[in-house]
Amino acid sequence: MSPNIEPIPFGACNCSTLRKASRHLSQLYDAALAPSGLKSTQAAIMMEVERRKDDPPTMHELAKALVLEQSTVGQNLRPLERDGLIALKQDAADRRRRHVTVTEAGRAKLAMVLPLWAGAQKRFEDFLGSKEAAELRATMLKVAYEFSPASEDDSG
Amino acid sequence: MSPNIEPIPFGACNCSTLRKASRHLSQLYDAALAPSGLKSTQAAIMMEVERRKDDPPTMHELAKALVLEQSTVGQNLRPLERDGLIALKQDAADRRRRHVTVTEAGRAKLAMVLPLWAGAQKRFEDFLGSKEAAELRATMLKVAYEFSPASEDDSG
DNA sequence: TATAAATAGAGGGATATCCATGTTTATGGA
DNA sequence: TCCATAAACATGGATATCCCTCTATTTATA
Repeated sequence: MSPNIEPIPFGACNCSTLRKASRHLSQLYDAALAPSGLKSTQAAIMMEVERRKDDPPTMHELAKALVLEQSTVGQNLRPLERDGLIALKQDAADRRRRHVTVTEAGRAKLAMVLPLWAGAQKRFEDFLGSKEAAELRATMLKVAYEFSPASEDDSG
Repeated sequence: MSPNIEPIPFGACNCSTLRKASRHLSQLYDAALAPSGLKSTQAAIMMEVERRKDDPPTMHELAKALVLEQSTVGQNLRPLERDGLIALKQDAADRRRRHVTVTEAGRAKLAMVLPLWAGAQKRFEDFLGSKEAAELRATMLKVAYEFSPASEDDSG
């Protein structure tokens, strides 16, 4: 007898559903950015770094901001550094830290990315509606930064 | 002169925001499923296959359902097949096609996954609210299956 | 029937992402 | 000062995911 898996509401899995949408949207944004040579994740990293250029973040800080593991940030920065789009500078006071900055070439690349990104962004909001998109982002940010079940469910 | 990237509403990027939430939620579901040895993506694949056991899907059909590229499905099935959780059977009529099924071992694994998944699902809905979660899934499905900008924006 | 076009998958190569572990550097206490 | 601890990052190994190209097979067409 195989365990008879009853009709399971797995179609209602919040995680799988979110991932499906994330994959699809990423494909479309990636396609839009393709002429620039950057992928959506790379653009997101560089935009975040550029935004903070007055106080260049460490890899750890970048990881927090991007909701990525520190090791993932390290991995993701590699091709960007290899291509000369970002630079890493050791902190003078704390030699463990490395601050990330966008290079001149990186800024030029971002200038190329911007209109492509804006186009994808517009097409998405034409589809979903600007108001709905804003609400969606608010929910996503809440999920990304505020959801941590451990705090309430570690008693047993 | 470096191009001076003006304050860009990139913080409002729908794609990046969705990915952040997707990463975070995936980490939490993965952590919940860890005792089973399956990751959330693997569970999603197996659940979809098991759900369709009366008419086992081909890899192409599976890709459509999961919003994945065909090549990705192939990659993702590999460890599951290696571990004996799913099986691939060539179609008798069309020898190009391969139908995917869950094995006995796979069903046993799913039985182990279910309560773990249900726990993660509950914790998320306790956080966001069941109603809000349902709305979110509806939006995600709409984005995943209905958004395709090419149809309206290929005139130039 | 012979062949062109389309379809299903496989394979290679790249980035994205995690976890677990190791290394270096700082920090705090005896 | 010396050592234990903690923090920041690097490394290795695995899966996830895409794109592009290739092969095998089927279907449509001349």
